[in-house]
Amino acid sequence: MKNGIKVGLVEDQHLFRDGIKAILSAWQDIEIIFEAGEGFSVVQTLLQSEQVPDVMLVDLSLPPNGSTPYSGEQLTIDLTATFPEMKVLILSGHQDEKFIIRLIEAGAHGYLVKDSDPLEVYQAIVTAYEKGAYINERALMAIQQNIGKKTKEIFRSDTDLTWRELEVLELICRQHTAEEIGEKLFISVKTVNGHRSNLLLKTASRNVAGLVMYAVKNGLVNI
Amino acid sequence: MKNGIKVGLVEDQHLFRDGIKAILSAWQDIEIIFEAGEGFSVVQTLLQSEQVPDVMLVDLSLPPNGSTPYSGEQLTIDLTATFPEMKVLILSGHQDEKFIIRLIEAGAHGYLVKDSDPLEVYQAIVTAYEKGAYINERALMAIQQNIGKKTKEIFRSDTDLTWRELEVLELICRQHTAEEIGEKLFISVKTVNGHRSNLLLKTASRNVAGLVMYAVKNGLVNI
DNA sequence: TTTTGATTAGGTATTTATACCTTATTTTAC
DNA sequence: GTAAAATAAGGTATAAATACCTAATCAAAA
Repeated sequence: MKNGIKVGLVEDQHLFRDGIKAILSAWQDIEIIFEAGEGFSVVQTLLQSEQVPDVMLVDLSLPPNGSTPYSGEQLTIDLTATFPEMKVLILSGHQDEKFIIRLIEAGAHGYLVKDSDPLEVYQAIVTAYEKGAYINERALMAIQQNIGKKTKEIFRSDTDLTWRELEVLELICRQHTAEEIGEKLFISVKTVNGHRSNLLLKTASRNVAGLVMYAVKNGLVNI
Repeated sequence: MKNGIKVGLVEDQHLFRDGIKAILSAWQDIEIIFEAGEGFSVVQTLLQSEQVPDVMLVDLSLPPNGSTPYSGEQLTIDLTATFPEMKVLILSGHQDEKFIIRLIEAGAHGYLVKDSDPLEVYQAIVTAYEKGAYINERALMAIQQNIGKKTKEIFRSDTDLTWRELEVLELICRQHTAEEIGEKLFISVKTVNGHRSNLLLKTASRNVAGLVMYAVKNGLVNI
């Protein structure tokens, strides 16, 4: 247990969390010293803790916890800003390659889909710790395809939608009302409706059905 | 290992699968004899196998595999029809209570969210095996709330949509309003709204966005 | 033959979406 | 440094969707 790689784990699904712990316990050079079920309090907790993980596994789709949405992306930004030595590995349920770029821009050092082989998780941890990053073949290809463009331009180039509009569109597809979207994004219902109006204009849609179809056609939402 | 409860596991996320296996291996009276990453071939495989699980853990959100969507709900229906002695426990990522009713109608013997305590999974397996069902507090509440309301209709409702409902769904996806749909199909707006209500019920959707997503997921509309 | 399910149609009420405006602040681009 | 775009927020409407009822007709299945 001594001098092993100190690993942290932020994952809302309790079972999954324990599962990963069980899997990783097979390797003596890995030691899980931190875990959390939501992202909001992680940085604060670590700042008051005497030891900080070398490698942090972060679930990309951390759900809004009560009234405070705190995504894996935001946690990645905050973690890498606060602990520059820490390596952040993203665990993603959906393998939408577009997210990889966003997460890497946010500071992530690696990207794993949850459907990965357990061995790959171990390898990712060790590689990220020793070499500073773990990029597998799939992630590499996604990066290569989008190289040269900057993150936000990726979205704008093939969709013409802004960042905020994409966020709203995603939530519309997930069946949320304008009011709920406003609560999730901390903006007024009026603003949400403004974004939706722009979405309808830009996508040449008549209503939500058109928006959802557009999102699906352009791969902007995970089916 | 002998005379333990034979457990099967159908879960597309490899890590999660191995995690559950690792967790359940702590109990000697449980033996995992079957696992699969998708649902489509499960029944066929089991029919050709010499031993069949007593309890099967099924991921509710099995993704469409290639061109053949095969949900956890459908797998539950097929499993309980083919192996009447088998107990099916649903693992659900989202705790949408509406699904509980549908899954129970499909033949499930228990419903667990993935955010459950590991101990609860073990207890659910044993209880389902010994007593035939495992209903926890949350599931019970969901059932109680819906009983007497639309429950009967939900129970009666097939996952399958009728021909007319499919026509309406198609036109909804094409951005038509209820009034337009009525004109196209030569029926009253009221009738269209009736069909849409049934569609919302059958697909467990909140609004058109959910209907469109359902249609896309199940290949009911050309993207 | 009885029953069930599909389709049709209506009422009433509420909620949500959509259209069309204006304005201010901040970010980004040139 | 200025211009343009993105973001936020508001008002005032109407249109559409959704919820929750009932009920008639017809065809198919039991």
